[in-house]
Amino acid sequence: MIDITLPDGSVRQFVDGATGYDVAASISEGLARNALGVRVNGEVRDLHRPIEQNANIEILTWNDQAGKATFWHSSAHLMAEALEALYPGVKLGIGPSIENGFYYDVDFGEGRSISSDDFVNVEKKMLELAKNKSQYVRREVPKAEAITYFEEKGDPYKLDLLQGLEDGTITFYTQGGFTDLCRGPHIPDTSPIKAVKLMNVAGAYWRGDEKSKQLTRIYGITFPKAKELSEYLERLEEAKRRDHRKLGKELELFAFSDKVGAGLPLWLPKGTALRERLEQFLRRAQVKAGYLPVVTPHIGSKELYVTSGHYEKYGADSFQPIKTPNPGEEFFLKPMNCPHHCEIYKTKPRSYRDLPLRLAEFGTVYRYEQSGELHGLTRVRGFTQDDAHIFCRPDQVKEEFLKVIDIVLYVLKALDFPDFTAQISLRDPENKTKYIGSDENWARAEAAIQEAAQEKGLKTVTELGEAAFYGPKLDFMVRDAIGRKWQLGTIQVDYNLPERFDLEYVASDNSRQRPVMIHRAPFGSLERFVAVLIEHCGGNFPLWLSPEQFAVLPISEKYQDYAQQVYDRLMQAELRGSLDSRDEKIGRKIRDAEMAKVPYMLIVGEKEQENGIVSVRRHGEGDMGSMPIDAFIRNFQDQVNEMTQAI
RNA sequence: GCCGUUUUAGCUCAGUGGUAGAGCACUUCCUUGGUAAGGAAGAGGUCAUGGGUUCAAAUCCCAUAAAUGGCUCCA
Repeated sequence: MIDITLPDGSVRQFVDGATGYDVAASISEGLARNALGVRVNGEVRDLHRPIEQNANIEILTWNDQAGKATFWHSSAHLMAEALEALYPGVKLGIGPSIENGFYYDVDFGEGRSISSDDFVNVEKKMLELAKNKSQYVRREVPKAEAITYFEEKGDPYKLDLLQGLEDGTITFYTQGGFTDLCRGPHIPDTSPIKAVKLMNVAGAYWRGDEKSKQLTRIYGITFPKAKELSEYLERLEEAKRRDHRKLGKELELFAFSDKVGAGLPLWLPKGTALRERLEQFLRRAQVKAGYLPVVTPHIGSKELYVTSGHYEKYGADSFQPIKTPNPGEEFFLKPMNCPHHCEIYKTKPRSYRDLPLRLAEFGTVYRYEQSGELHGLTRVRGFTQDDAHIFCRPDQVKEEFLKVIDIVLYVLKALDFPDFTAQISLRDPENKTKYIGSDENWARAEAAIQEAAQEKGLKTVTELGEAAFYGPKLDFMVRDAIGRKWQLGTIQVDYNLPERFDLEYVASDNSRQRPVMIHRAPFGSLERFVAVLIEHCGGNFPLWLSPEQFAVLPISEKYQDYAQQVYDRLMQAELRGSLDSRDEKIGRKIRDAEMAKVPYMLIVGEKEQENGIVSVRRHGEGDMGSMPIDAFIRNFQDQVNEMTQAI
């Protein structure tokens, strides 16, 4: 008999050789029916593989990430079987599960290919095969036999993979008429695969090596229920609708021009209104938190970057130096603001009493991203960081972290990102030599970050070995309205630059000490943040940020003068908006304003003019009734104040 | 950077080896209206750029540029 420990801690006894299925069946019939695999002492295995000894067991279903991965990996095999049936002689590479679905790398042979038009046939074949309820059968195979099998089959990629495998560890999985070299695990049989969708094809090199042959990678996803597939596709559609590149164009926020250059965004008037509002918002919060705004140039001399160490790092793969008529003189576009700020620190002797010194700048930097890396506003070649550098004493690190966390939390609250986690990146304790800075300072800073995060009650994950060579960091990851994760704000400790720039302060005992530098950017960059914000709110920005907060819509030309008065009054009150004086019917003006996602539409006609009121319509909600202009303004300002109130 | 796909009017997109198309937007006129599209007329394009094939290229071929999906998630 063996003892099986379940996740709730209870222990049950089973006969030797019992399987995960037996365990599931002993719990409930439903669980046995839905089980896809089993985790045995942390290792995911086939449900029907015998368990040899006492173990901790967790039954995996569709609700577990590991269960999904097993399901999708098995689906990749099913797709391979379908491809072999439809394209005889196709050569198979690898076919793993991925975050959403699976892929298989295949070689169709000379002159043959697949396009998305062929997907329907493959999907049909997969569903047909799945209905056979073929079992996924695991078999341990001696290496020699495995080699013979694939030599006969003529599959060079599998043979290549076998090269790297130890005899005795090789397993085959067979379902229906298809056998694959595979470590597993797999679901019991093909029948749960009820819905199939092939997503796209892409080229991929064998083993990711550019010099190897290019294979065709086919991506797909499967589900146990047709409804789940349609929900998944609906989510993809929703993401497409919210795509910041599409909304940015439709709402006239930003644009790109080939003449200006790839990855260099042009901020249009409405996008600029949004961006300046964000800047202003953070600027105010920072002034309250004791930051000192500074401004530095967009370029710096070669010497600056030799000192900072960026010169070595940003070589031939980056923007090239700017030359001057003066031989030998070279300038670089700044890839970050830190070196300039270090030079500001050095403009005069600093006392321990001056610290912390917090220098803030919305600094525009330029980095030459590879052309394939560019993506809308999230990955660009010129962008503006909401940067600041805090120069402080080692004993002040924790307090400064607490204060920065406050700012980040303020930003996340005002912009309605309730769901976020903080990632603490520490040194690799096994390999302390690759980091710069004293052991004592590292220990102190790491403790400071952890304590600060804990005191603020942040939901944290700690990653060892993820710290930069120059210091530990804290990154904020947010989850947006449709469940996607983004990395935004970052706080990093830096021991490197103070060293390189030989920064000092005079301590109370008149000794010279090295300050610690903290880099921090609550938004990350304005470009990236705006992109995430657009997708988060689907273009319906919080009222205080909206580039166009209201539109005055006169019913006809007769009320043009009154409409103008209303508009002027709102502009005086520092609301942003427009007056639609086109010769169109009111229905049309409302439709256009709704499409432009304008939060408030103010309709004015005969009765509004007579009574000095406005009829208010809220975007997406409809008619809110009428009220005096000043009442509307008060109401509006109350809403804005509530949203941007300090926490 | 590498591989695939794409590039036609301001936008979204049809189209074909033989005179360039639609809807929306824009301009003008009619219409003066009450909570998501009133009507008519008009203007607008070297079909991304540069080469080549052809009697003829926006269409076929090559190169370049940009956009886009991949190139990491190990049988």
